[in-house]
Amino acid sequence: MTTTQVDQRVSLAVSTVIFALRPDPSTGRQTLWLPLVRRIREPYEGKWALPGGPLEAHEDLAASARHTLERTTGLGDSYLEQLYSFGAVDRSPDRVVSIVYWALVRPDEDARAIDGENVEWFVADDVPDLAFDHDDIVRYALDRLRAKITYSPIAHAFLADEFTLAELREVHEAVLRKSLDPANFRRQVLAGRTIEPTGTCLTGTSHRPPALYRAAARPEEIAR
Amino acid sequence: MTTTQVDQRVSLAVSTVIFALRPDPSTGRQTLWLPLVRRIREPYEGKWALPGGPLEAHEDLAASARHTLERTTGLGDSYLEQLYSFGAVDRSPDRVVSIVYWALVRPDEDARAIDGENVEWFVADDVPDLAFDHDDIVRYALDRLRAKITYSPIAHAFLADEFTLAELREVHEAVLRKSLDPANFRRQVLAGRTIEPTGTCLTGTSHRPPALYRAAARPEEIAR
DNA sequence: ACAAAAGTGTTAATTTTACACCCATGC
DNA sequence: GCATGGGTGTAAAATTAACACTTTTGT
Repeated sequence: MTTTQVDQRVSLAVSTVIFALRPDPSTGRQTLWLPLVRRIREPYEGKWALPGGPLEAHEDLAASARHTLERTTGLGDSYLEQLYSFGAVDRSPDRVVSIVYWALVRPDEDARAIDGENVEWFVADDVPDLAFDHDDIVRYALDRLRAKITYSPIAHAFLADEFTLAELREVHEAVLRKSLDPANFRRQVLAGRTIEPTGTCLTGTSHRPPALYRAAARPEEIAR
Repeated sequence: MTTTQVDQRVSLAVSTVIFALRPDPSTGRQTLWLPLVRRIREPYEGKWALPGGPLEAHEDLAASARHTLERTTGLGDSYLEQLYSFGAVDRSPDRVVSIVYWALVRPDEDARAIDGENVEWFVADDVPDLAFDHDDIVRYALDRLRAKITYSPIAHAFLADEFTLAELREVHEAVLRKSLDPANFRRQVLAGRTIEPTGTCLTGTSHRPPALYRAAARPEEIAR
């Protein structure tokens, strides 16, 4: 990220698309947001870019993504998954290959988020013109997230340990930007065996208390 | 691949899992094979490893994978797709991050393959103990290929420009290691609109001549 | 004529979708 | 009681799966 290559070396950076669900300012409904960092040096000085940094020799790829998450939002405990690696020769004036992760931030974590230097959050589907090929990366991340949520239990990553089916459905609706039939959603999710009831209900609602669930024991983590 | 790191730099390699379909020596049915390269220096001297090499400053990631394909098999024109990047600190004595591609080789290409130095082909489900974390990588590639063939038209990549539905089905059967109902397979594939008839038939068979198909115009390439 | 694979038809089983309706709580 | 979502039931529609049967070639 800070590299100015003199010789013919390729340098390696890890960037992270940090997704959190927050209300849309216009509709008020939940949508995907992500934090960007304003560049304070060339190239693309003044433009917004994905948070990231060079891979340090002593850290794993996911650890690097986690450090970026911490530096950008102050948060530590979020779901991380490798997305893709971008390495076109002309994607940057110097030669940088970026390995991109996404982080899915839970609301309880998100509430504690503290923006780092030059950090600002944007609605994910409405980001400004970004530095490098980061527009492509954000688009790709959104496509992949929307595809993956339909066949994988990643939606849990946007929720606290215990949650109601309505909350889980709201995550799906926010990511997919369409409403889902509550009755059918319930049956499909339960048939998938990815969640299990805690045995308790959420009280204090102005209606029938919904049952609480947690992620099932063996999530059987399958990368896309 | 040849790197001996003095300082704390991370080096970057691109490896390629080259898949081709060839007859299983015991059953005679088509299965997945891949070429491995015997290491001629430490670490893991004498062990088999995936073909690959350091990323050169002037080449894109896919171009590097293509060079490896050429160096290993003499072949040029095959479907390439990025699989995953492996970067655990302890995966190698020096610090190497490997971006792994797969190449799917068509039979007409495979027939022209010429093995490079220290190259030998193995049945993909029965490879020997490999160097580094390459066992994990091969397992991961097999899992991903078997998952992806069920929802994506990658099977075409194992066939020449024109092919019969039986040939396409044989690719699926070889990859998934189970037989599929010809009638239902036909309907599912045709409903998917991923192939279109050429209008001609294959002659010279000892039975009714099957229609020939080609990949449909817009494959709408969606990376998993 | 016969074998062998191409290709079509048909039906049962399963999954998806749409929507009606009862349940449990706060006010 | 009434409003509000939670949760269940049910039937039509669409998809998948199993398998019988007809077609077209080479021998």
